[in-house]
Amino acid sequence: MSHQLKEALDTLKETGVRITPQRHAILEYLINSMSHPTADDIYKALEGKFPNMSVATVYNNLRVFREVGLVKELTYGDASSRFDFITTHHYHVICEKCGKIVDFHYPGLDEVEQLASHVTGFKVSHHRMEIYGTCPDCAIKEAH
Amino acid sequence: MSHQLKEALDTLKETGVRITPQRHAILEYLINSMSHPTADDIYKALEGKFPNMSVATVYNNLRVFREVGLVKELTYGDASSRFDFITTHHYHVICEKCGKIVDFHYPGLDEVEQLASHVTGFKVSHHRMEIYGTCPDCAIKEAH
DNA sequence: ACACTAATTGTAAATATTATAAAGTAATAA
DNA sequence: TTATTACTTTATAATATTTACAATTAGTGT
Repeated sequence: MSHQLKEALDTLKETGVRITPQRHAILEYLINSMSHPTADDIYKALEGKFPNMSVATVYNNLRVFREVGLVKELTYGDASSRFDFITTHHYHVICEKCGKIVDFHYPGLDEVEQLASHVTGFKVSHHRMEIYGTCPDCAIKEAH
Repeated sequence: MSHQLKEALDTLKETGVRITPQRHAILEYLINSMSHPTADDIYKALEGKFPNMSVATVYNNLRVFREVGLVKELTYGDASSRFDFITTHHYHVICEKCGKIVDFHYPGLDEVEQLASHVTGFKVSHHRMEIYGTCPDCAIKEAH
């Protein structure tokens, strides 16, 4: 079992969230996949292990994980939400052609948050930033 | 007629997009509303003027406007997409309690885009950033 | 005014997500 | 270990958003 998974399970215990086989599997998949799956991706990936699992279970548990702070929900206009296991502070670079998402480590934009708080009077909790463009693969395809 | 509306109509003409009464009204509403309405908001607001207008028309035209670059689509997890008439470069500060969206002017994060491009090899086209927190009104309500 | 082409309408369908109730199961303590 | 209890899962239905489609209507250039 990975260190990250162990930590995640500890977090669940501390917050009084029951550890069910489904939750265990969803977390494990999120951590190992290294991608940013949709709820349906997760559902399909675990169909083999849990033939009786309901889609609702995936959604329920992703919400639980989000509330506990283990998982971040990424929403885009066109498709369904994607879910990302939170590790270190990073942003995402998204290919507009094929939808690929690449992690991009960058120091948090604290200064922007502070200015926003000052100008608008909001009590700022966090921010979200994504960068959009064309990935190298798609750029090559386009050139042909 | 506002300057912005006139310019927007010119843009449509230049790109060969027909100017229909519905499109005129949707643009006008977007410009005047100073808010960030959902497709349904727009539909409801124009029901009086266009009793026969279809929801599909609103969606179709918002997509057209987005393709032409007049309108930006903002997507969040919980609710439906919101649409914003593009004026100057600004970001949004969003209240997590009541959903209020406030504009926040800030110089573009060009440096981040450049670094992302360098690190990931992407050809970057644009980025998106939002700041989340609690608005002053909701902060007062909470204190009571 | 005419003809051509695109837009609107109304409806249906697709998709994503949430709600609900019944059945099952993990955690806790005796 | 077992009984208890509250939380979870499941299965299904419901809701909501958005798109697709075919027939009708309406802009626009000549």
